[in-house]
Amino acid sequence: MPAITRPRGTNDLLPAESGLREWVLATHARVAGAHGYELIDTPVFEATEMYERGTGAGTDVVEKEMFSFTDRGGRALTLRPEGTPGVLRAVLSAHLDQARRPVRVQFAGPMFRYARPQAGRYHEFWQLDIEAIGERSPALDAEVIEVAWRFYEALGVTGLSLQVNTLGDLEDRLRYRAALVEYYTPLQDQLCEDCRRRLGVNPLRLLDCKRDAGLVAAAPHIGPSLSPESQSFFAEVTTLLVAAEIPFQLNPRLVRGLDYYAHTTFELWHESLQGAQNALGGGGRYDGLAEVLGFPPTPGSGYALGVERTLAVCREQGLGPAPRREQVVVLPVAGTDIPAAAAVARQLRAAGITAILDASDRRLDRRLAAGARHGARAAVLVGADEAAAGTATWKDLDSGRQETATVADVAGALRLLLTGQ
RNA sequence: GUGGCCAUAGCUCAGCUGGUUAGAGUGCCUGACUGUGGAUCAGGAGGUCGAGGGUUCGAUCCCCUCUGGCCACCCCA
Repeated sequence: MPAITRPRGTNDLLPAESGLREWVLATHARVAGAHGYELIDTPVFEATEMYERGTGAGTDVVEKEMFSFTDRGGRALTLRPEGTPGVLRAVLSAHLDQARRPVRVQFAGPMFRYARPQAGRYHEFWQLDIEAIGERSPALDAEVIEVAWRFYEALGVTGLSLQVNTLGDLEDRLRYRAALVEYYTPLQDQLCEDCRRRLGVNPLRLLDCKRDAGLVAAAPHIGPSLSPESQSFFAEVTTLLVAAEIPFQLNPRLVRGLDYYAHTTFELWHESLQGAQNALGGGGRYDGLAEVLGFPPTPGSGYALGVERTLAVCREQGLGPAPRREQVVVLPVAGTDIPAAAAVARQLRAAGITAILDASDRRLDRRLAAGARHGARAAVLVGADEAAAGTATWKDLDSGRQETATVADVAGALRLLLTGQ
């Protein structure tokens, strides 16, 4: 009978890796928390319609990448491909924005997209997300970008490139769209097949095309299409970034793949991520999204960062939590010493020490070696002598020093050794 | 969704134009060593050669299908 296999495009988080991810998640929660972003959690599946209307029916995500299903009651549901619409729905339906503006929330969780898996691209992947909802201000956009920047700074990641652009408001975008159509229409027969199709559907996407790079280079920029208000809004954002000493590149070709972005958009690129998967994350302002979802018009700004890609960069740069060897292995000398050794382990745990009881019937020297190899900082031996005297023998596996004392004294000595207090 | 490369012990890999019993290093287990580790020596376990089918006297090797990974598109996290 063939063994069950892991579904395509998914990953198991094994113990060897879980510490690194925990560290990344905790660092993000701390940095975002320091900026006032509070934890929120929303369902992993939502109404399919929310993404069709919010994310946009014409986007690749909605068109061909969603894990959609109907439940037994006939409801059309989708495993969330992105977090923003769900969070906005949760915040607005709970009227959080009535009590306080902006509402600052953060979360981490799995997302699902059915795209062909590749390194850094999976069917199930995790995102770190913050959203600032209820206020339309360039300062908030700059803040969102800064949180992402400070997060990677806190991890110690280097080699980041921050790409920033503005898409203006809805009217600006319509003007820009018209300008692009005007530019591209006479060149239609020079375009690649995809771009010719997209010209009618979503002309902004043509700016993404790598095949038609030559034509893209000469395409009109959005600048002239922006209203004076949009221009000054964006100027304010960049001024604040400069003041915060966050280096960025203005990238007029930066077009995000989701429909709802307006005004500020940004992506974080990393040089070491291979090929097309070079974006660690991105985000921007989504002032029109609430209305599309059927809520009162409410501005918002936020980002999503890829956890797996962040982990890849951390691995490559040798970043991670400070190695901690805070466990102790408790070794009964003989099988008959197991109850006494278990009691000692129990007392150590009560004193706050991580104690692993090795009750296997291997030879003592093998067990001692195995304990050291697997990261124990100290070993505690309990044999007939110790059991009779109510003591234990503890050994510092780095220095080799060892002594026998009462279990309470051993616990104290180990705590000092492990935590320095 | 399109095209290409790949899949052999827990891990990293070798395996000749298709030939008998599929190897190495490392890890794991045991002994040398009745209560003291990272070394050494000796031994042992561990493989449906990703799965299924085909060609052949004979397939890890050739062909087909499937599954999974990777790469390039596409797109993004």
